[in-house]
Amino acid sequence: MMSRLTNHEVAEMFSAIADLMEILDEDRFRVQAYRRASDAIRDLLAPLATYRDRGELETIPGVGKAIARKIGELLDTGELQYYNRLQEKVPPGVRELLRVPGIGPRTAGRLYRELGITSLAELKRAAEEGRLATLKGFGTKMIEGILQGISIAERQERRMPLAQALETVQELILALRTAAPALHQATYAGSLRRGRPTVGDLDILVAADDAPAVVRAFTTLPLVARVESAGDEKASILLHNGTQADLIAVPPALWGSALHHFTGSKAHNIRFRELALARGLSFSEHGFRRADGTMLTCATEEEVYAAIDLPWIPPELREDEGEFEAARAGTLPRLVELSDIRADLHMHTTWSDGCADVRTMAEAARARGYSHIAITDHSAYIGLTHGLDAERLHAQRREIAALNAAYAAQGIPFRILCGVEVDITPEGSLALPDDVLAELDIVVASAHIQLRQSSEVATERLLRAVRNPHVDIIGHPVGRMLGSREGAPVDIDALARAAAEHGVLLEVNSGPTRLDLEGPAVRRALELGATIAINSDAHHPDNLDWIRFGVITARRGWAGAAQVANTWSFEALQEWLRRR
DNA sequence: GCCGTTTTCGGCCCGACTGTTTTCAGTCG
Repeated sequence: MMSRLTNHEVAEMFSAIADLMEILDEDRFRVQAYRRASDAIRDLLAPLATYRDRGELETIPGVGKAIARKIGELLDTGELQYYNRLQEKVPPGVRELLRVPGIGPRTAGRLYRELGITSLAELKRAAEEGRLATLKGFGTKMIEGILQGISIAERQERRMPLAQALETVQELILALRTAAPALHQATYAGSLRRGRPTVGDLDILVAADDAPAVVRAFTTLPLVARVESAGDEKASILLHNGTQADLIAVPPALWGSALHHFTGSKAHNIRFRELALARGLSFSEHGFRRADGTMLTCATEEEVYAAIDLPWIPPELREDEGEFEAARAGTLPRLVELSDIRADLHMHTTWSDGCADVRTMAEAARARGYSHIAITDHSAYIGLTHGLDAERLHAQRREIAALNAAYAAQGIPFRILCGVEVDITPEGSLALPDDVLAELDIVVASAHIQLRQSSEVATERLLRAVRNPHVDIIGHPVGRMLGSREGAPVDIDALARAAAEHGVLLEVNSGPTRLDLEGPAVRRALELGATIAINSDAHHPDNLDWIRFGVITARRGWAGAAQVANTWSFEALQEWLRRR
């Protein structure tokens, strides 16, 4: 039987294998190998079947002969004998125990072997009935910790969107600055600094002369619900909403090495330390230890990279996905920055489902220093509120023309493009006729309904839109909603090639729950010659600030300013649109 | 199990914090 396993499901299975092997106390390097392969597979853009068909499975980093063979077995049969045998030795529920903070593979293995525990519920009962105390090494504190950990695991903590994490962490840092004024520096690190679409916990780094005092101030903030752990330089706490936040306090002289260490990613750090070791330097958050035992400390990240003769690498690129090679070759891109953005090409007004009128949105954009915007209200289409038909589009166009005339009369260099966000039907046609689209300055085409299509159908749907000569931008191409909806399984390579050929821009939608396209897809699209547009999709003037999240996402895709249409002048954009 | 700017064999990143220990293993990031 041919299986329809997704990359994510295969990655999950290898991750489970690693967990089960670890519970069985098998060789930790073999465990690590399965983890690495799992991570690599999870980040792939193309389906594993494509790699297999091209005989390229072993080009995936971390995948060698043995794992390639297992992937093949999974794709062919939907099953993996090796995994089945592991499951016979360890019931799947035992793996659930790993979700409890403080319980790792060794402990989970003992709980199963010595008490026969195979689920969170059984673990809870055993703790309450006092059976855990019969195990050697299980004191009262340990059991108390496990009981608290179970309730955390049961609450099924969710990853937080980037936008919410940034807001929370800034609040925390402000509170800490107030409570512990003697801070030299304070910032966030971890996956948040790398700009991941969602983050699991918050990492805060501070530089201070009296680290223990800062840690004490942190653990006693009113925002703190519970202290998980606290030492002289580190602490881990839970906020009232269940979010975990970790603090690291270091002397100012160690700021650079500590910031690098706690920014990650894990893969980037491991690779970095290997490169350092090759030069006889052992690297940690405290700096470089030379062979003779002396230390080289770094107050900045630039010094950290310079120690192994590399230029500073932007946090968004730190995934060990080629950034070391690019840094060594001197080909790191100058990434797009928020200050490069001159325009927002996708926003809504009260003409459809927005909160503000055209003038208010325009003024909000002007206040952000933009030179031009596109008003792109929804087209009339089933289920969409107040969509515009040809007649209302004409009326809106007159309003926008009047506004542009008024700006011109006042000598204000600001232009409003008249556009639309037209729906792409499930078959790939557009919800407005071509002659209507032809009259507009700019057309965003987006799919909103029936996103659960096969890869072939979903891709062809977008390709048809790309081939329409009036379409300028494909809006939120895969249509994912973080935490609630997977995106459509669009073939990014095919979309990017077509977009490059037809001069259609691919959107990085900045909505905090979209971030679509996301980083790796942006990178692939740019490699294939496509150009992107970073848009807010604002429905409220304040939403224009979302563009910040889109910029971060584009940076994760290695985007330089020139590859982002929003950084172009009005004239340059006009030229691009004319040439289409 | 993977991998090669010393290696196709012999390595595989580093340290803080905790609990229960009388010196350390397990967990975590």
